[in-house]
Amino acid sequence: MRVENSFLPAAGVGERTERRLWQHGVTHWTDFDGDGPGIGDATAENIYSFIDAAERALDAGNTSFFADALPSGELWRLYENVADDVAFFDIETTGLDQHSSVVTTVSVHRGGDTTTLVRGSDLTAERLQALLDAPMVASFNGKRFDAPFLEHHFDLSLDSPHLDLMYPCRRLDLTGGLKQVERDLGVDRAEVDDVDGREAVRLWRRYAEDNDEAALDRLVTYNQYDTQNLQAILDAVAERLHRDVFEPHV
DNA sequence: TAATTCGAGCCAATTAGAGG
DNA sequence: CCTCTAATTGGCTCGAATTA
Repeated sequence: MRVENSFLPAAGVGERTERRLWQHGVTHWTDFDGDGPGIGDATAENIYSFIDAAERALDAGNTSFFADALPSGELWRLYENVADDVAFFDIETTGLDQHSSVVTTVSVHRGGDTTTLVRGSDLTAERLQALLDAPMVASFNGKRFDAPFLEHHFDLSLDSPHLDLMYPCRRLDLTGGLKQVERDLGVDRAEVDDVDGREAVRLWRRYAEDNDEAALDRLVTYNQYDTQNLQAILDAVAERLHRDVFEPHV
């Protein structure tokens, strides 16, 4: 589904009312004609003014409008609208605590290309800002880990709508961390499947302390797989949520 | 028009769960 | 290890829609 199927942001419309609209054939903004089950004059006006503002925001590419208007758990509805320019990102660090650890690599998978910035060479606030200034960014647990970590260490303003895949996954009973979710969804990770977060810390140390270029290559490859798999996960999750939330009612 | 039902929206407290 | 976002639950209020 796309954001144009959503009526939830209109005042007076909650999940129940939206579902009833869908069941009565009003599945898209253009289908709304001013009435419906449980829709009186006041709510109809609210829906019209939402649609008006939403259409302008969509034309202008103002994705923040929808991030603010939708309940945070429903931001996935915006994915199809911007799928070809979502910035999937993942960072590697020397540890979990942002005060005692530093960022080692950052990978961003966007528009089919994967870019990795490496500490000590091209990892700068400017490069990060350019890569992450997207209609939407996506991560796994990045709202609590990656984004605050980056903002603590770099002079950045990350204000693109941020879809943290951990929460939609949990909603679908997909838990146990990124690797487990990949296994459950059948997302392939043939290479570097013996690397995990802790191993990433060791790989960086071998590169930084012993000049082990092969260790860095391995770390970068691992980091890139993570971001590419985020896209595979979001594709699967968006499809499942579409089937659960939208399909049964149209 | 009056009475009644419905549901949105808010608040507070609680908890699960993930990252390197 | 450490930390904190967001989902959840339950209660409550009030505006709005429906019914008589």
